Amino acid sequence: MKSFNQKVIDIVTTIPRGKVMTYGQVAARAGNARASRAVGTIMAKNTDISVPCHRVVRSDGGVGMYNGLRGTSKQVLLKKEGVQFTKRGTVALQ
DNA sequence: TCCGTGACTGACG
DNA sequence: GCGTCAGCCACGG
Repeated sequence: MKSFNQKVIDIVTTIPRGKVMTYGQVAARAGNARASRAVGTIMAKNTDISVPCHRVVRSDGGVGMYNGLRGTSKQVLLKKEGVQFTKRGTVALQ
């Protein structure tokens, strides 16, 4: 049985290019819809570069934080992958 | 086992 | 629309 941590990593790694998921969605898919906070904690501690954590955004579409950096680089990266953004600068959730 | 921490979320005022 | 509060959960010491 994979630990919650491992599930989260696996799920995030599975997110296709040009697509994004919210922390809540990842948490739900990992087994606990309310563990969104735990997901954030795991991502923050995780250092595996093969995990496209920049594809994980907040439920309100905000990019949240990315390895200590606030938004910007994460947002640009997502745009390059084809993710749709609103004029307000938030991610257009599917 | 208990406690502190945090890349979150939804509800209120 | 924005700031604050409290609940939520996994992890490490």
